[in-house]
Amino acid sequence: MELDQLTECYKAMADKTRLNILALLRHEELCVCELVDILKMTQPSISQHLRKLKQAKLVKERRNSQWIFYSIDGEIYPFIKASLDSLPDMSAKIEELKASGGKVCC
Amino acid sequence: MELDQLTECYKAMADKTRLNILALLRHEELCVCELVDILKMTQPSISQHLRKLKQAKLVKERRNSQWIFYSIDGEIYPFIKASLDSLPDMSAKIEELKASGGKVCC
DNA sequence: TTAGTATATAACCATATGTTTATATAAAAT
DNA sequence: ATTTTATATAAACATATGGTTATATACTAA
Repeated sequence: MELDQLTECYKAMADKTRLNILALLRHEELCVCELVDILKMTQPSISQHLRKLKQAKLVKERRNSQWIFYSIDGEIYPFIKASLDSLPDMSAKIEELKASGGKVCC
Repeated sequence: MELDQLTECYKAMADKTRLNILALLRHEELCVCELVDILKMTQPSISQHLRKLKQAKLVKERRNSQWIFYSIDGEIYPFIKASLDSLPDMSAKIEELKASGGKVCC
């Protein structure tokens, strides 16, 4: 692959918050406010991290009324599956979100 | 894997020069001055990039008299093979080095 | 032991990055 | 229409990062 594209990809992954986001999205698509809830960070911060991931083509978005759901993309990277598989399991965090009623239903 | 270790790994890969170094080392081990030669960058700059890669456990070093040879490590990362396989082929650069007599022989 | 070669480290500086606060946009609900 | 909710963007600031120059260390050769 092109070094510039690869550099952008690894730059996008070179942040703990963004790896957390990818680890979460690996389980299911989530909207911004759900990620804010789980990661306990401000909404603008999460939005800007998502923008970087989107620019690197690691995630894609889908609008559903007032929510925008983000999910894993990364199909342009041959190594993406192996990389994502090494991320820690975050299902507990998602269960917590659901248990606390924080899950957006749609 | 641990998120902190993964973050360090992706930070180490999040730079074009370091990806270049990894792409070169994928072919064969090289010493600092050979990398300086090929990448046309200053020696301290190359050394500092190598330090980052070493700290992230992506490369290892081997001393042979006055030279220090660097080679790919990365065995702690399950995804490393797939990642390295996506790097561009740099064999031409290494051929150039050999043709110009810049290769250290030992 | 001294000079030369290879590499590492340190100090400095300019640019990039991540977070915060404030504001803008877009859709929904009233 | 106006308010509320969800998200994005912008400006400001502190910290991180990468490059350069200067210097230190380690090994070799004379």
